[in-house]
Amino acid sequence: MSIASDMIRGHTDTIILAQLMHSDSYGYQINRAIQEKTRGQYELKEATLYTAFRRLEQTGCITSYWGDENTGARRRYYSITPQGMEAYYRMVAEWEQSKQLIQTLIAPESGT
Amino acid sequence: MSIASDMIRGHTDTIILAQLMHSDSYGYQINRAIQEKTRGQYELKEATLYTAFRRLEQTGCITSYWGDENTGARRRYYSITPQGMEAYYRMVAEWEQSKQLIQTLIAPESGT
DNA sequence: CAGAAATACCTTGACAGGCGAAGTATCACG
DNA sequence: CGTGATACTTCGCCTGTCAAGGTATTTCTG
Repeated sequence: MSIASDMIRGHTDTIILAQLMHSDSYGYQINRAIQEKTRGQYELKEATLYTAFRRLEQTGCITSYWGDENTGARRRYYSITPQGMEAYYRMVAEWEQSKQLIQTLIAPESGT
Repeated sequence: MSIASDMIRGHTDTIILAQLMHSDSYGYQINRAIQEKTRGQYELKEATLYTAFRRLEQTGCITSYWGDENTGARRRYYSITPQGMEAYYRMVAEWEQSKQLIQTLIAPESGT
């Protein structure tokens, strides 16, 4: 992976919720979508992904159900809740704010 | 603090290096500069700050020396090294890249 | 002068999130 | 039957943050 994970840390949940805003999905698919969107520059590690699912479910942001595929491996689908949507919007707003903050703080001193 | 630290995590070192690009400085002053720059929206916790100094010194990004104040509390000044400058430029570039990435990933699905 | 507050630094221990590694199970292909 | 892709899960380590506590000096205030 080309991007340090500490850069992404704290955005994992938001990234997952963003995917689920689109439609219900399952772990593997979400991860592939992320890889495609970033053209291979980023992927969630499986352990990270499933840890996040559990965290999000515990906080009521998503719910899950087993897919009824009668072929292939079983899939656990996730669905975003209204509460999850609210959290998503809040997190995006926080991102916008912290983006500005970081920008301010790491930019080279313009004066002098 | 209004901004979640996980959002800033991974940028602490860059923020400190950015301050030192300007001029040598010491812990307390750096932290006050950060608070001023962000108008109180963000501050580094002392433990975090001094942990970062040690990390940066160990990796050769900064060097330190005791100030020769003959009044007031002693100050340990930090100076950025050429290696630190290199690291700084690299980290800023990484930030630009990860900023784009995160933006792509957390933005609401535009299609559909 | 005593006490508080500001300046300035340092350490310890706990916690949370990311992730390497390993495991389970199914299906397709040759 | 072995390999690889799909798909999920758990365990334990590592790293960065930070609450809490400590030290020492100076200045301000009554």
